[in-house]
Amino acid sequence: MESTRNTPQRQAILTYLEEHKTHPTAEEIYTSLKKTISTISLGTIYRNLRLLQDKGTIIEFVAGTATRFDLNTPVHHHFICNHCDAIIDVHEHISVKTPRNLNQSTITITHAQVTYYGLCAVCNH
Amino acid sequence: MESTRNTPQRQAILTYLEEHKTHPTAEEIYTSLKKTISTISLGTIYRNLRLLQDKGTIIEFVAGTATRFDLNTPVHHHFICNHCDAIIDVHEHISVKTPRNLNQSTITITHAQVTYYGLCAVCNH
DNA sequence: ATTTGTGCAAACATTTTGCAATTTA
DNA sequence: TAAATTGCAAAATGTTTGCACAAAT
Repeated sequence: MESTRNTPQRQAILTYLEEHKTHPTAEEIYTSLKKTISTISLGTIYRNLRLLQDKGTIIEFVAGTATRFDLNTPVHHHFICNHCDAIIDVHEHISVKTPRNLNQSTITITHAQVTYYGLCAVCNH
Repeated sequence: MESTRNTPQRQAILTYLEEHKTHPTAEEIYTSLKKTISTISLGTIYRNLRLLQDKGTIIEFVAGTATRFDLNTPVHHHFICNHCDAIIDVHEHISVKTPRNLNQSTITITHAQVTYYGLCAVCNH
């Protein structure tokens, strides 16, 4: 792949992620976009999500059992509710020390990602 | 399910996880156990892995594309190689502050899990 | 024109499940 | 002997891919 094009489908996926900070699944994106682009296919969703990932535009992560997608805003963290899998973004900078067993010249750490677990406001009763 | 039993299959899975700290996949466990328990089925592996998870005996996590399992030793962290998906355990205690947007009386944080990303010694050339 | 991207359907990989038979407590 | 568990096979899920056609550069 030499260059990439900006197709309506690809643009729609990006716009969707910009307007929905809910970390949607591929299926959720598909269902929603199908309302306006009725011919869009799930294969196209997956292909574009992968392409956008490879470009670094979006990130993929796993919460509970589902694979979810998010715009790749600079490194951020997540809170995941143990009970309902709700996700809350953490954009605050979290510093984590390098543990002794990774502190070797042969290992390069590019970044660290923190996932907090607990009960969200709704489930915390 | 009222009580749980200790079947040879279930015990073998646990023993396998105790003796192999390699975070195996369900398939890897299956392939290995089949050598000694030739009739064991993949369904049984999955059923037991889920049961052991529900009991809190083991944990499941995703590294790269594969779902992996590990004995639930007290909270620990992982290093995942961006290139080969190798996993290194971090048992050292890592303290992480509570970010402002989660610091509410309505949210309970039970624990935080850090995943380091980078290049392992083998891929770091 | 050439390359990239799409829709569709089939293929795949992984995980779950129904059921009859078996095992454990 | 009653409930839990197994093996097997089929089904369900989630994701990828081949191909012919369409769109963009």
